[in-house]
Amino acid sequence: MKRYNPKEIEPKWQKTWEEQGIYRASEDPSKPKRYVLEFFPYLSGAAMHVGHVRNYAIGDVIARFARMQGQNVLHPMGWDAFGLPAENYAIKTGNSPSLMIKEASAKFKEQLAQMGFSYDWSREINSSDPSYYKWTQWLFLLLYKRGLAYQQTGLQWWCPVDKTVLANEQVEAGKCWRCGSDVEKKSLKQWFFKITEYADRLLEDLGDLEWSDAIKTMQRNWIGKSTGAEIDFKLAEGSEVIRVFTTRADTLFGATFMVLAPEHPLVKRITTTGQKKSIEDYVKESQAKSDIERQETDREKTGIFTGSYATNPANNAKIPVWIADYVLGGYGTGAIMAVPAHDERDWKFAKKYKLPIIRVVQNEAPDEACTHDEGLMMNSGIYDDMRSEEAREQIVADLNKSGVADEHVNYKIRDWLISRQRYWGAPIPIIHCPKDGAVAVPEDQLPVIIPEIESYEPSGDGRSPLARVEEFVNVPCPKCGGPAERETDTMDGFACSSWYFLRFADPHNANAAFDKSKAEFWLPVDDYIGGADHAVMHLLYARFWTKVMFDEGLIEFKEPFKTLRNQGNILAPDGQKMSKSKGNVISPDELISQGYGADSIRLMELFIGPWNQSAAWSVEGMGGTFRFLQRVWTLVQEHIASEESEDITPELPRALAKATKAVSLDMHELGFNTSIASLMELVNELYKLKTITKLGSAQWKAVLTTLIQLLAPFAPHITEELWQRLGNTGSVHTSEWPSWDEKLLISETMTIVIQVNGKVRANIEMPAASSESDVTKLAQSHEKIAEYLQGKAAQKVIYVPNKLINFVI
RNA sequence: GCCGGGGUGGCGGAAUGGUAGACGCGCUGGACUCAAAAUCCAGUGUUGGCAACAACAUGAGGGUUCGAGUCCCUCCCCCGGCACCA
Repeated sequence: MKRYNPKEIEPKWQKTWEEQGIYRASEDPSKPKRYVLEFFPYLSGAAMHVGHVRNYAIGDVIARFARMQGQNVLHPMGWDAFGLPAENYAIKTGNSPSLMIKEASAKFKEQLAQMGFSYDWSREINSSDPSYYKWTQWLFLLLYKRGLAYQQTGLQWWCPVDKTVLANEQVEAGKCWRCGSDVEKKSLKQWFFKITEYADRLLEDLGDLEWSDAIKTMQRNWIGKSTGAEIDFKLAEGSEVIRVFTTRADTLFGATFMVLAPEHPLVKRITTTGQKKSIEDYVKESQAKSDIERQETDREKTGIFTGSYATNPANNAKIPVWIADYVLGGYGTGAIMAVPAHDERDWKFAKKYKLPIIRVVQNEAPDEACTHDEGLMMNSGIYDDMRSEEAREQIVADLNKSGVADEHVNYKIRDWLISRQRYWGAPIPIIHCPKDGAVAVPEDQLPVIIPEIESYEPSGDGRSPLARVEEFVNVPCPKCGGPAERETDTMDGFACSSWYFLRFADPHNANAAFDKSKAEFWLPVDDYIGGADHAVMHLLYARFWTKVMFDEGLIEFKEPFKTLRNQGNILAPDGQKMSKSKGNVISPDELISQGYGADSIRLMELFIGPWNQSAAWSVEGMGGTFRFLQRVWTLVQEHIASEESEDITPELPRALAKATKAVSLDMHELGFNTSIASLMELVNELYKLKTITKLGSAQWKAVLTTLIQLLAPFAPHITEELWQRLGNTGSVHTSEWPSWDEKLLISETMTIVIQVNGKVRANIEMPAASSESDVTKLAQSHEKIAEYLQGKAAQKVIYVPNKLINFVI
């Protein structure tokens, strides 16, 4: 009898499945569709480790289970291929980045294939392929046409190492999201997408999504909506006006000073000659500070008086105007009315610089700032004794009559900066004409192909390497035919990943980004599986593009991802993140060459704990899942080698029904670890039963066949092999998920737990049909219970039918 | 500080308010073997006891309940995210 050897069977089945195309999806309306998608991998050149494998294993088990349940499953895979890893490789080697992409995608595909994932490879896409980025460019032009793409000069985040600008979301705590180096600010003209115009919809539609609260909250915080008012404060002298945003207009009477951000445009104009020197020094000082420094929360507040005064529109009080770096230039209007009595930061500032503090909302703690308290108004003229919530609206409405206040909604989210001064990205399809300005490249001239170049090094002037390619840059204006210049910026890689899930529905369409009916058939994605690290960037951008496409009528749905599933990370056995530098990376290749095989790795990925919780990889644990598969293998081999028998036992179908039910129910809840545990339990049970019944029976064959089906989504290779060896036709993976006979689970006896005062003291076996009085009688007479009761009747008896009886004494 | 997720044996983890610790790892013992590996079988929360058994036990402390890992309150710790957002 041959032993279980994954090296022999796994490659064989991988080849067969691909040849027979059993995972290919088609628009068959007779079955319910299910679109299962894992975040498509970003080809950074790093090899796949067991942490990545978990992501794909979760998706694959969902896809395989859905298929066996009779659903029409789309489970595709492709490559997020633009970006700096390939470009840096090109700079180093002088080869085209496409070469690196070719190698990296081939390697990744091989690694995925050896894990036995059920992808429809006929739909493979690559975002750096002209047949793909043609449509990324087309979608750029769609946004441009709809007024959602624009150019603007301003201070942008600049990564000095990557030599390119970054979007807001790509700056994490003052550092570049890719390389981790400190970012700088640079004044540049760049392309933006107007995601702010969709802020409200991006916020509202979050409600209907089956996403974790964690991710929803992150998106809400990022969008950062706050409702309030904008109020104008006139300067005491001159005609200048300082506009502020506030969520607490009710505290207007308590505004005893104003603060401008150091970068506020009014600062120079309103500084009085006496204060000029110290203000200039302060502005310079705060510019020199890195953003990380400015973001330290517990920093002492600093600021300088400008010498000017403004008039509080509520009471005409003359209040000083200061500048301070705790006010941010980029949020609201870059200026605030300071209400020290009701804002902690203003309070600290006022204390330090001895500015007046006036309470305007009655509350109980006069010695500190009461920030979120609502209450009755005080020190507020005609608004006194009004509820603060009411006063808030009334004050704005009253000021609005004289045109100095408006209701206003403010957002933290900024427009999406998509220009990149790099080579390896989709060129922005715009031509700049001295006469006609920015002109869209006509659709029939798409794609704007990335030209082959000699040197991939970015030019020192901050422009893309494409700027050096004259044939690329110098083109006639599509409008007037006169000499014009092509845009040389490329698009942020996140543009490509903002629509790839649609391309999978129709990956080879040469005439459109996708066919509407195909997109409508498959989308939205039913199960979108990936790490939480893309919670803000990718998911926000993709939702934005989807809504734009909806508005254009390209699709009829507003949200791309119905259910988002964030898998827990796999850590190294030492509990740390896996990284090359720490030398603690565990790769699936290594485990496979050690003889474990893909099936036991897949099993381990899911058995290690709940799929959405992180866990440290266990090297010893691998032995356990391998052993389990080996036990299954041995069982089937022994059955095949056994003499035919007519033996029958009720234990076999009962154990099977129990497992089938447990696994089926758990699978619907994505309880993969407990499903596997139930299967192990079943196998343990079968090992006991094989000592008391003959293995060669038809009953055994049926039980083993079902066991193999239950195991198939987790361990596709061994189950396919055993399915065949048991003489079944077709593939186990296209077979129908087993059902169970509930009747077999009804037991003739039941175990009643007997408690005294809630403590378990005994348990008894009774016929399942026993009545409450039967149970009470028998339980009372149990020798241990009688001892507790000491002949007296219990004060109270609680009976949970068929389960438990509790005597309270 | 705020938001989200956690805290259960030596370890990963399991438990519709009803026998806490399923399943796996590890460990211990046994079978097989000349021997080892592999495999199979049994045991394994802690303390006391030869044992039956008893007490203790789900981060800490309170509460609700006949009964709490599970529900409520207060607090501590760990992980992830955001962070002077007016």
